[in-house]
Amino acid sequence: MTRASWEDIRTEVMRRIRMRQWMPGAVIPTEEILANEFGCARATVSRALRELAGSGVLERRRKAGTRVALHPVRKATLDIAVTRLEVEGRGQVYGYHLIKAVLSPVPMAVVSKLGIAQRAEWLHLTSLHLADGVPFVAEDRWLNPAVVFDPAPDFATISANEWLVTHVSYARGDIAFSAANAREGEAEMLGVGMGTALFIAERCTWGEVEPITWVRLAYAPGYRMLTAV
Amino acid sequence: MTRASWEDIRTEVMRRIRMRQWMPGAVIPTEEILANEFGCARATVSRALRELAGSGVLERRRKAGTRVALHPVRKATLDIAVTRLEVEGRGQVYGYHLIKAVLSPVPMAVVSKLGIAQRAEWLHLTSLHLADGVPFVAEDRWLNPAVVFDPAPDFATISANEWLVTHVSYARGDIAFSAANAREGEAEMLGVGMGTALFIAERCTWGEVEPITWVRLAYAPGYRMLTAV
DNA sequence: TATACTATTATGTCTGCACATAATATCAGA
DNA sequence: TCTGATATTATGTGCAGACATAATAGTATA
Repeated sequence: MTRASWEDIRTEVMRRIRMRQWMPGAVIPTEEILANEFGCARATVSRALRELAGSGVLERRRKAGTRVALHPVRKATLDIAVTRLEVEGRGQVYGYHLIKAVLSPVPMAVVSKLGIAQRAEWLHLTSLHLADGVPFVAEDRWLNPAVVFDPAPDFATISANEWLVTHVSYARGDIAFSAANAREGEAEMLGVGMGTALFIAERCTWGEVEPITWVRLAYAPGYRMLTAV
Repeated sequence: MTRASWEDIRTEVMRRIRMRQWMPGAVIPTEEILANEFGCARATVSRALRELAGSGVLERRRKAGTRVALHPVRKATLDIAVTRLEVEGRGQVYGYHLIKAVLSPVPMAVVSKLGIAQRAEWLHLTSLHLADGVPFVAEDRWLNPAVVFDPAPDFATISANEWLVTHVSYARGDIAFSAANAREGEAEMLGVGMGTALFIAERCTWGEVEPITWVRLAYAPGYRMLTAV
């Protein structure tokens, strides 16, 4: 190596932590000392340590210094993509069917999660995503009709998810993962027996001023969500 | 604001993307132009854009420039903590029971995942984590006996997970989340009916030279894993 | 026409310096 | 001994300049 890059330093710091040269909870040398040792600028060490702090390996505080995380809260990152890309990423052919699209009163469960008016009427979309022709995800979505204007999309040909990411700007959202026994509608759509354990993802999405959508995705049995790296 | 900080710039860039001033797929101005516009150094703009690229909002390539991600692969981060901290983080009292700890041949499913010898004998631990005295997670763990030396821990008093993070250095690991119908043992431990849908986390962990452990965590019904921020 | 070489360009990284900020340590005074 | 002001210190951030690198565009040659 010609000169130490911030990645070299990150690797070396990780090595020392793994080799238990720097034990969990211990304070490691200051940026200045490390910069001196590695023969580089402090900013370079800083970059390396910042990245490691970002992934939960180190904890940093001004004046107090940098220490090896005692309980490495591993920040697992998940790549949440559009369903089509998820299917295609597995080398399978993506398919999509819109089952139902009606305007109807939003159920209480969704009302409370998004904090909207009791008697609001939203677009209720039920659809099925296929991988190689086999049911992959059953989607149950409530969509704020106020956001779906401009040229009104045809949700029979493009999935709501896909249309939303390119046409509506969101400000924040959260995702929850859980498990549930297949309900009647889901079991039928996915072609599985009632009560089969399904992996569930629920997402709430808000725009700058108003809620956009709530969706429940029920994955076909056998689905596994993996951490990236 | 006195002068533009990289966080100011990150916010402003996000605003422009949300306001659709910069559309998905479009190339945004170069760092130099933006630095000029915001009246700061290029490094400052660079930092802001790098962070946004890291969270999947932007895509950057040398020479080609920076563009708004067409399919914002939202990188959801999950905080994977030790079970005790997860329970205590909810303000509940943590409890732990070791059910079984025996040395026995590793089953094929685990052998193939960790890539170890067919007839290896590992420590098989079955335990239950409680929250406020109620079953929270049923743990089924296979542990490489080679890593558990030094002062041999008493897994009846400290959970394997907790002992491992402070005593064994791991190099890499992966996690998979899924759903499964409760098996006989799990149903009994968690006090639920057979077939109840359970949220499952499976983790493989390797050290620098050898595999360390494989664990299957079956969460009690109602468990939801939430994305951080 | 196809291919190899040569700018050109935008991002990626490093340096050395400066000042800001937050947390801690120290010490004077009541 | 407690309290509050002050000094110290490690990280956080910013700047200007330099060179590295990857990808593209353009040019010259076979």
